[in-house]
Amino acid sequence: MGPLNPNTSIIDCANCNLRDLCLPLSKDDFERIDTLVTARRTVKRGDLLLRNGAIFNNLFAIRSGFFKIYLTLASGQEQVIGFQMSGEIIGLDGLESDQHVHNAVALEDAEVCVLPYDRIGELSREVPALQRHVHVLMSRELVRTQNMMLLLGTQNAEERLAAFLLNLSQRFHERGYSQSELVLRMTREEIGSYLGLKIETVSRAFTKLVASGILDVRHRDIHILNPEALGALVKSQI
Amino acid sequence: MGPLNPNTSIIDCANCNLRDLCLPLSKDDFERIDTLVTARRTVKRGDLLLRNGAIFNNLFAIRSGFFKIYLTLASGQEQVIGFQMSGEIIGLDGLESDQHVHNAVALEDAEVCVLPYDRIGELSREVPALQRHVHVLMSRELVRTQNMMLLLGTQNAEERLAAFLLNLSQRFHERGYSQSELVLRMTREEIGSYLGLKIETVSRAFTKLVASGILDVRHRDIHILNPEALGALVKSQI
DNA sequence: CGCGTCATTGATGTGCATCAAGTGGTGTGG
DNA sequence: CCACACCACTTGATGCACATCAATGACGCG
Repeated sequence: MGPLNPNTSIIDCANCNLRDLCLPLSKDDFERIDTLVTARRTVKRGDLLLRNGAIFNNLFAIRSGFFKIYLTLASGQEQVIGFQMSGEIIGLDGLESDQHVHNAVALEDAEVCVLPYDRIGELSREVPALQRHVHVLMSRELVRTQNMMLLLGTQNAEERLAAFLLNLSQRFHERGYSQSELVLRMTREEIGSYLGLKIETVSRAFTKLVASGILDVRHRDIHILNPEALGALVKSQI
Repeated sequence: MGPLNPNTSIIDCANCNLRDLCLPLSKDDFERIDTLVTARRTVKRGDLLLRNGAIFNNLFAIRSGFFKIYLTLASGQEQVIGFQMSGEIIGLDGLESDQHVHNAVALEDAEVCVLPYDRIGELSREVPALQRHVHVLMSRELVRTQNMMLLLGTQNAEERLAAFLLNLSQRFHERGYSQSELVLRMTREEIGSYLGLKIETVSRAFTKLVASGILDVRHRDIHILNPEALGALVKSQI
């Protein structure tokens, strides 16, 4: 996730260590889109990057930090939609209605790159690979959400938690962190909201996974002792 | 949904009665994208338009008919992802991996417009409104899937069925059909797969809605007697 | 220390799955 | 034209997973 680099004025995608995750383009293409990122923004833990109803202008590429994406329901309670980490894009929800539907709160201090949507449109016309990549990003998000839909429709509590942990650990691993150790940034309640479970059920699912020797859990520090067993729980969906 | 017009060689988006639903662009823009749709294809009831694993080349705009979109799971059973009707787009799932993940089967005889993806890319560069619209389509699909995720995570059987019926009736209504009468194209089992419920539960949910005077059900003919009550069941989500 | 937040654990209740039987409509063949 | 089979669906009985209610524990902080 790299060290924080607050308020730097040097914005250089081509030399960003997240380049391959965030914008996998050729060196050539990078020279032509060097005006894509207009700014960096730091977001303190607990601060909102997106707010429901806000006008859609920008996409945000997460440079560091960890975000919870959620809806505020009419009842006032929040519904967690997902969690995003470095190299991932926030803000695609605003495209349809020109307003953001989601809220995005930083669960740890974060830094994001600001990508004005107009700019993406213009540059996409010059750089087909960028156009294509924007589509891929959206398609990826779509597939992710549909997998989630599947999970909620067909898997039980233990399987849902297993899938959640496996997904997190894989994403952390892609970013150079241990595949077997992870530190949860969110509460059990937020996990529950995301997985369609109550907090007690999440807790019991953790307990079960510990009892079967698959996990070691100390508060939010998770140690995956038996990745194969964890994977086996996630029934081959597709 | 308009009459079938099999194998016509005249492809004229600008004068299509689904224009506003499918491609809401200006007359001016239409002249510049008149090569977007390269062909029409008829799909007989029961035939597959998309097959899991097929190379992604085209998007399809549904001109008439009704499709079931589903995955074939490793276990061999099918998981319904959604249902698409005229004016809607099929095929966005293939963008990420260049292969289609979904299967799409026609639940009634259908006709689709073939939109080569390369062509969309090229024309998007000339017509910003088209580029924008492709993004909107994907964003819409994303929002739809996320609402589904919410439904599966938080609503009970009756509420899920209510939401499903209300959504179908609204979409039919947008296409000029009665808001209160609809004919289901899919089996109870397919509804159940989509809603994360077993067939018996779907059946019981129908029975409940009939008992409370909200619906009149005769096999697949649904009459919505009390739309307000049906809407009230769909707890204000957002 | 006392309080708040987060998490775990236990006891009980409920909604949906599962198992099982039966209905009604449709198609087929004698 | 009826007997039979098949399919989609409905209905009932029972079991189980998760929700709910309630109590307690662990940690951090003013």
